[in-house]
Amino acid sequence: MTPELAVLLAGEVTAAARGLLGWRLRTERPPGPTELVLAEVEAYSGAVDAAAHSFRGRTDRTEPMFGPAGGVYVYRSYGIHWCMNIVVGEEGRADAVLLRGGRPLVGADIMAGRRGRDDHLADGPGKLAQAMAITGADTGTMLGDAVRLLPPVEPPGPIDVTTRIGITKAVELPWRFVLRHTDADDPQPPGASSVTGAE
DNA sequence: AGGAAGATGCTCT
DNA sequence: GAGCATCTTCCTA
Repeated sequence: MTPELAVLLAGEVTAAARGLLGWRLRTERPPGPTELVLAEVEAYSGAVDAAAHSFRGRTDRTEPMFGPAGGVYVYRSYGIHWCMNIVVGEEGRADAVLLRGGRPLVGADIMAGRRGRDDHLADGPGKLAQAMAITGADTGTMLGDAVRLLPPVEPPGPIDVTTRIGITKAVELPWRFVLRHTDADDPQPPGASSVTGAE
């Protein structure tokens, strides 16, 4: 993990989530390398956020969330899909960033093969994990050779901030961060506030 | 174009 | 036994 990434992941979880937009997630697994630009993320915090899996305390499933920054937490969603998080902040705080969507950059054909279709390759957390060959076998591991984060190729454009998707608790927190104009299939909800990602 | 519902398995009550 | 941090297909306009 580069020093730059370590600093980003050591910070407060919403800042880390926002800062991860534009970074590239890369996996190298059969049949070949795949890489995408993170375009949609959400922050979850074990301490104050009733929507976080870690909110109710340490369990076998959520154990990786309580580990050090740079850890990988993967859970099964609705019995069918895998969803990937990156653990953020100091050990024991149980904060994490859910990777909800990305733009294919390398190996789009491979992603299409894994997805069984050639569109909507990674515009959702379950789709992202499937396209990148992330599974439950990855939970509890650390970012490293198998699953890597690489710095942005170019500075991210405007970032939209909205409430999170698909949850029933703490629905009011504006903890979803989206690169604007990411995907025509991911329209901007009305009333979303916007900030620049240039910082 | 958009809403409804089914698939499917694990976690926690 | 309920409730999910989802995706897809099928249906109606």
